[in-house]
Amino acid sequence: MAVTMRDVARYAGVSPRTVSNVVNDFELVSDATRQRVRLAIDALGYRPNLMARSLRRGRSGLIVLAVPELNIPYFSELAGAIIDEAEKHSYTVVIEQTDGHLDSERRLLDQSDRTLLADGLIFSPLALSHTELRQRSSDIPVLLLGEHVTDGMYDHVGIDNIGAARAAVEHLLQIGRRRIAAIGHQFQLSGETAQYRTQGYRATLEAAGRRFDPGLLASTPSFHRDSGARAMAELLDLPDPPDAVFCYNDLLAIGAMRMLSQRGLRVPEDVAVVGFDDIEEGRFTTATLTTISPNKRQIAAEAVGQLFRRISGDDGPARTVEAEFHLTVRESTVGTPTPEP
Amino acid sequence: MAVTMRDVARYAGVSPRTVSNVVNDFELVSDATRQRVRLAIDALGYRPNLMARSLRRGRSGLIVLAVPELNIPYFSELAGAIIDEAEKHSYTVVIEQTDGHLDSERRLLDQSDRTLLADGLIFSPLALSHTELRQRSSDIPVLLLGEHVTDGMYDHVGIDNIGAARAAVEHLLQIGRRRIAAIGHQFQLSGETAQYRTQGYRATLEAAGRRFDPGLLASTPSFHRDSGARAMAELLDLPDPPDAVFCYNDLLAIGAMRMLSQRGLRVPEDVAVVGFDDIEEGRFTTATLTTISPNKRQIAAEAVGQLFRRISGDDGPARTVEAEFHLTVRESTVGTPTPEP
DNA sequence: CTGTTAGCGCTTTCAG
DNA sequence: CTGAAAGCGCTAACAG
Repeated sequence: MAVTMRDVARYAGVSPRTVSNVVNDFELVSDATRQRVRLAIDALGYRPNLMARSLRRGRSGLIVLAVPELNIPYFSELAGAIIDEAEKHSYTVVIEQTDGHLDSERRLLDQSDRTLLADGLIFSPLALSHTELRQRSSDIPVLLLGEHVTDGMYDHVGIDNIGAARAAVEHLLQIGRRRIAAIGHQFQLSGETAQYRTQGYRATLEAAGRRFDPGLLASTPSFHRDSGARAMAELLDLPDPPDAVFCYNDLLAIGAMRMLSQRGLRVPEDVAVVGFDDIEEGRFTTATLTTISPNKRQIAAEAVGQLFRRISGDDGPARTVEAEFHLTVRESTVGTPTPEP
Repeated sequence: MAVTMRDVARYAGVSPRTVSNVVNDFELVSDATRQRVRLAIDALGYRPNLMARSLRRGRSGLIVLAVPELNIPYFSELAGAIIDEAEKHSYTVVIEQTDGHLDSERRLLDQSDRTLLADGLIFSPLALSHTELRQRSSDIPVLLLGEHVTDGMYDHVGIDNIGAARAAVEHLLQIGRRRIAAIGHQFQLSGETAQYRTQGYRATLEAAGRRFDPGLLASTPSFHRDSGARAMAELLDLPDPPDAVFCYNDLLAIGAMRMLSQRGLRVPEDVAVVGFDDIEEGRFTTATLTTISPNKRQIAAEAVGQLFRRISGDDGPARTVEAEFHLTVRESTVGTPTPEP
């Protein structure tokens, strides 16, 4: 079987206690002893048993990151950043995909198998309603990503969605667009993020003295590319189609641009497009994508940092952090400055 | 503190043994007792301590999936599939990003912190050489994804890269292309996958009676979009530029298409493009992307299945599984059949 | 069908 | 600075 601490202790002629001290870098060991123990460890090829350690310490060193889907680039990029960030705290990340299903999301807070091992949960809920979120309580610290729906029950990291939507729409107004549509509104109660973006969209139009036209607000069943394409098609079929569209994420925008090119329309000349998330993909679309760029590294760092603080025992009131964002202007709104020869 | 099995036992008036039986669905418990224990569990809100269970059982229920980067869509799509597949075996996946760094890859086989907890490792090495891979030996079962470089030392799931490259190039020949370039060759010894694709590319050209022109073989430092764009630019600057290009993954192809459109060239009229991986993104590029489509669900299922077999004690000789693939033909080689109005 | 009991490998209190 | 010993919560012989 595996070589244990006891084996090392015997081999080095010390007690397990001392081996533990060496392994965990406790300073109160004489250099001579430390040397001897190190040698024994190498000689025997000892590796600490993390399960035993976890059991004893009462912590697993694992956190769960629950997102809708890993193949939504925003989430895979964020997950990558969170994994890196967690590593800085010596934490390991387990990813759980909810597919936006209510059941999966419920199970997470119920301490299902997956979360049973974990010391904490970073959760980006999609289907779970406001109220339900508030009713349930998890044994481990939970940090919410996305909208601040929680009245001080959970720690939370998000961005100012209203402000971000405003930045997007103002940009479209600035470049002289007259009929600005939006793609990505959700009907479900749970889609708080979308609600806020719609709110920002509408408010900005009205502040600019434009009439809000409900016909230009396209709801989508998902945040995937195909939904964006379908929604764009519908908008183009209107008697008076838009000359600009603000999409609630980059995937929708990419689907919309695909549909525009299929219909033989040019971006941005015929229709300008703004996305949201700033995924890598948007830098290589045929018209590169103007988009709202949330600071993902900051989101990751704050999320892990906050959660870590809780795991370490902080018991203060729930905190909300708003991460930074900015508008990244690319070809899909302003065209190619100097077309290459 | 947390409520333990002992507490439940006391409450229900049975022994811990019986509680354990109930929790683990061992059939040899009378219905009456089972009922009583269930009630006790609910009443006390008992949750099994997975760390204790793991320690006792000698298994953590965790496997590590090590990939270069999660924001390479091929890997995030594959990771999603592997997570789903692992769940079927009640296994949880921890993702480790190597960034293709040699050190990170070495640490994985050395049983670093991250793999110390795990029962097995699914590993997609990038930098680690053939020989080094063979020298190191991990305590836990390891399954390799990618190229079959291992002479029976590791289980392995891959696809027939030579055959796949042939399918891609033959398609380009079939549609009448004369100067077919390739993007994605790697110089490093470790890039076995690229080597095989180059081999298939070259052999297919020669079998068709074409001369292999080394000038049309573009090496890239990475498999990212920007590398594809740069390589395409160089090919276009040749005195006699290609009229088709086979890219070793979809990201390179997308970068290449971006460069083509920047240079005012049309896909596929001026240059036809074939990719590799069939990531979602390729279905929404301005010319949708013709690509080699490996069966990712199959790869995930085989990888998890094989590894699970090993974890369960199978000690037979190493196996290699070749997953299926097919060529998915889209606009980037054959254009739009019937352009929408 | 159920109870008793030992022990997985580690950390940590308490002595010395 | 180091040793002895208890015990984290669970499972699985073994016994009945």
